[in-house]
Amino acid sequence: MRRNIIQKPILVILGPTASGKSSLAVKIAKKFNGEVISADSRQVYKGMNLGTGKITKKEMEGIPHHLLDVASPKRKFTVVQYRKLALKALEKIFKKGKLPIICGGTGFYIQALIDGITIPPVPPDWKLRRKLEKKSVEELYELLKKLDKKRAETIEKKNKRRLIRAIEIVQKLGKVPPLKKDPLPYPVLMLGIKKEKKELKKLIRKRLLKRIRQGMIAEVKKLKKSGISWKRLEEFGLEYRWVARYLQNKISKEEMIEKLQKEIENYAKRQMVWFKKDKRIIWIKNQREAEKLVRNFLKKKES
RNA sequence: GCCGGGGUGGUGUAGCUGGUGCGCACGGAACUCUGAAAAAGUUCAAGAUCCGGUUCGAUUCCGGGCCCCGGCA
Repeated sequence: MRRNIIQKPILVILGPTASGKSSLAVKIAKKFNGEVISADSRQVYKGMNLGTGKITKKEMEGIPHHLLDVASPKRKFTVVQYRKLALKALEKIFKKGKLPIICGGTGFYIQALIDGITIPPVPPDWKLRRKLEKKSVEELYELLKKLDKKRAETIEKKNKRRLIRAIEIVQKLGKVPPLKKDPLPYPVLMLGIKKEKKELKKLIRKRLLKRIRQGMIAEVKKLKKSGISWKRLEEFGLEYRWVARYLQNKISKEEMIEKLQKEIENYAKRQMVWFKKDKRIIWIKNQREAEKLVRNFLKKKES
């Protein structure tokens, strides 16, 4: 049996928002017989298109895309669901003998998928969370210390959300299990799109203005009409948060644009913090570099 | 025009009695990451007193200027 069949190479294309991941992924997919698996925590939702910078049908140029529009914005989608669905998509693509291209900006999702962090099998208990939410961080920390001393040692003492999650797990399992990883048994090539700060800011601005022209505000209005609360829109962050505030007359349109620009820039920065840690990522400047690396990667696997 | 309130960093603000005012938020930098990850959280740096006077010392007292807000005319 030829080794490349067993080996099942995977390509990851990541980078900050507005860096041009989607279009690069399509180009690579066309050249190397690939299909795209999106890794974006907002593009999974139906009806959230312009605000998330989701690729359009036309831009896909016939390349199949997975993990887009797989959830209703009314319900919360989580990493665990992402991982499950993405793994399925991965197998499907392998079965066709094609190259899976994981493309997106949500570092946590990418990590969950390729490194397989094993998340304790305790689904969110919103009732419990609401109850715990009323306590102070100090109280929560003391509570966790009593329940699971070990986890209390390593947790961030002031992070309420994490404390609550830890307690939630303890209540179901008795303790927080140690962190385990279950990485994919396939070779992975990770490419990151590198952009100068200044250039990225420009790209963000250009894209932001374009999306507003294309009807981003109407999109948010439509979501509201379909029953998504202001609170939920606020939760989605960035575009949805600020457009919602604008629609509620809390801020002017100019303010909305300026705030959004800043927030998106900050978001891009946070994404980079996440990516920087991963030393496997090869940072590239353009399509040509990407193609060369992919070609070498695939060749190696066959020899 | 008069009365009252206020003017503090790149921006918005907090500050008791005159004692070396530098807090909070935004913005800047770095970072963390176990079912919300565009989430949540942490750390760091820098940065201001309208002009003059009184005083050993003024954000705080006095005088002057300009500006803003509210009320009256």
